[in-house]
Amino acid sequence: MDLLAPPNLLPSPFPSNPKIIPVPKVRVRVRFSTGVSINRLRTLASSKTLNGHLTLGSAHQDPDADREDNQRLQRLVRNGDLEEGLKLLERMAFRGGIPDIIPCTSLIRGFCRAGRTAKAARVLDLVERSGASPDVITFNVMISGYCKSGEPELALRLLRRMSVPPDVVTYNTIFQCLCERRKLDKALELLDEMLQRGCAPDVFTYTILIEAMCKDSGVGQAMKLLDEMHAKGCKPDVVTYNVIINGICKEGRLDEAIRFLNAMPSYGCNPNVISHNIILRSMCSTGRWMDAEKLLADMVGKGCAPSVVTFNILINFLCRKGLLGRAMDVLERMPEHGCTPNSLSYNPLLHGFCKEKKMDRAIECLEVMVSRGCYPDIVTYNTLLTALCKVGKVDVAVELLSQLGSKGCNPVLISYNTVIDGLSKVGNTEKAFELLREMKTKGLHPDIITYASLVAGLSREGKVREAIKVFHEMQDDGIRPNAITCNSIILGLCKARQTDQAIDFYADMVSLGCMPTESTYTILIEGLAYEGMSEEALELLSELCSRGVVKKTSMQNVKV
DNA sequence: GCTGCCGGAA
Repeated sequence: MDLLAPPNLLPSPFPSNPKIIPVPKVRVRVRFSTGVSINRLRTLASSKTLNGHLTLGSAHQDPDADREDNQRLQRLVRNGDLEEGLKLLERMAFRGGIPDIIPCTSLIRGFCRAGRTAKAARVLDLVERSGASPDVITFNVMISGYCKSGEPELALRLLRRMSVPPDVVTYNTIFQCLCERRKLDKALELLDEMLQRGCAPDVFTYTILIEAMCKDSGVGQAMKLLDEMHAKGCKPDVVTYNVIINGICKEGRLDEAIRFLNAMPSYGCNPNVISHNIILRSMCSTGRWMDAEKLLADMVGKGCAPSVVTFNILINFLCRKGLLGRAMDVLERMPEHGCTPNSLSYNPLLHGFCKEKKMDRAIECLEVMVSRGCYPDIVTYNTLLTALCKVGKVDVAVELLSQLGSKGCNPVLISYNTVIDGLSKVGNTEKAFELLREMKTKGLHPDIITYASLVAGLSREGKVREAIKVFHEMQDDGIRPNAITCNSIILGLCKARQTDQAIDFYADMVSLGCMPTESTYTILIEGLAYEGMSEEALELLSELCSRGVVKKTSMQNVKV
């Protein structure tokens, strides 16, 4: 019995008095090969095999205590009391109890859903050590958790060390994760491995891969996968075909997509509402209104009921075209088709009114949606915030922003960016910085847009030094500057008649790998002219024009 | 216990 020797080297993970000594944070893994756990060893220890050489502290089996603890564990997990569940599991493992795998899997799922994958992994570890046997669902839940929290490498590592064979769901979860991260090549390698291990891909597998193939290599390549799918005896379903229709549309071949849609029944698969919605969206975005309306009629005629999304697609594009009246008509006709408008139905209308600066109509729209029981969401509020700032009611926007939390809708990055930009534009950078601090305390990380607004605001107020300071803070925050931000500073320096420094900054900008834009040059030319260096300005202008960096027309308003 | 595919907004 090689694997059991030498027993005296095995550290006991169980202290002799569990009541006093806490569970050690780091335990030596006592696993010799897959499936040999501490409890297995314990069982062996109590049998003749080991002749009593192995002592595992006070640990011994206690089925009654296990039953009781498992029932408690199940209750805790059901009540969502994850931390208490974990504590109980630790105590159980400690006294050598064997937990039920079902509540443990739920506990893992709970931690994963909360984004606490490290805790979930701790649960899995305890389960494996205790001698309970995690099944494929347990591993799939953990792998899915890793994938959702953006840890595909941990998912792959777990796949490699699973003590039960992975199934098609295991692989599909990882395929999805890899494809989302544009690692199609890795996914295809894994497909080979999957086939070699004798695990048969299913319709999910191929649909995931076909979708990624459409995005990465085009529909042409994806069609080859569809052929392979057929060859493997796996029948595509409506989702598979929808993915392909979407791919064809994205490549701008709408008519071909329509032919594909019409051919679907001959492939033994009827298109569903999503198939139609994909085509409808494509028709709308290419301005084919007549076709879109005809398709809606076709759907209804074919007995394919339109969904809220169908109407929302129409409303969205009507609003973009400024046809708010027609959009309202569509909205009002939704109930006839058994559809209740949601926030995505109202938001484009609200946005349309805001864009036309018809704030009263926008507010009216908001009131209608609320009176019909449709709660405004963060997009609704962001739309209003944008509009308020635009019409100069920044103070009202600030007030609304501060009330969002109490309206059950927490502000997001865009909400803060909108108001910070509004404040910066009216010269109230002080309040803007206050909001910057506030958003940070809420765990929202400012992005390039946040900083661009602040830098531009300071520059405009003539506080170029402060603007440059913020510019550096932004870089310390790990955010790469963009041309817009640099241009604001260059403009600020030029206005302060510090054109030489503006030129230095321009050089820094280039060395930072930030590509100057046409504005960068027009600002510099204007700056030179402003400082009375008309000749240099004209020289630079003609140089840049001959290089094609600056168009003559864009300098017409510049007084040189 | 029950994991993994498609369509809509600022």
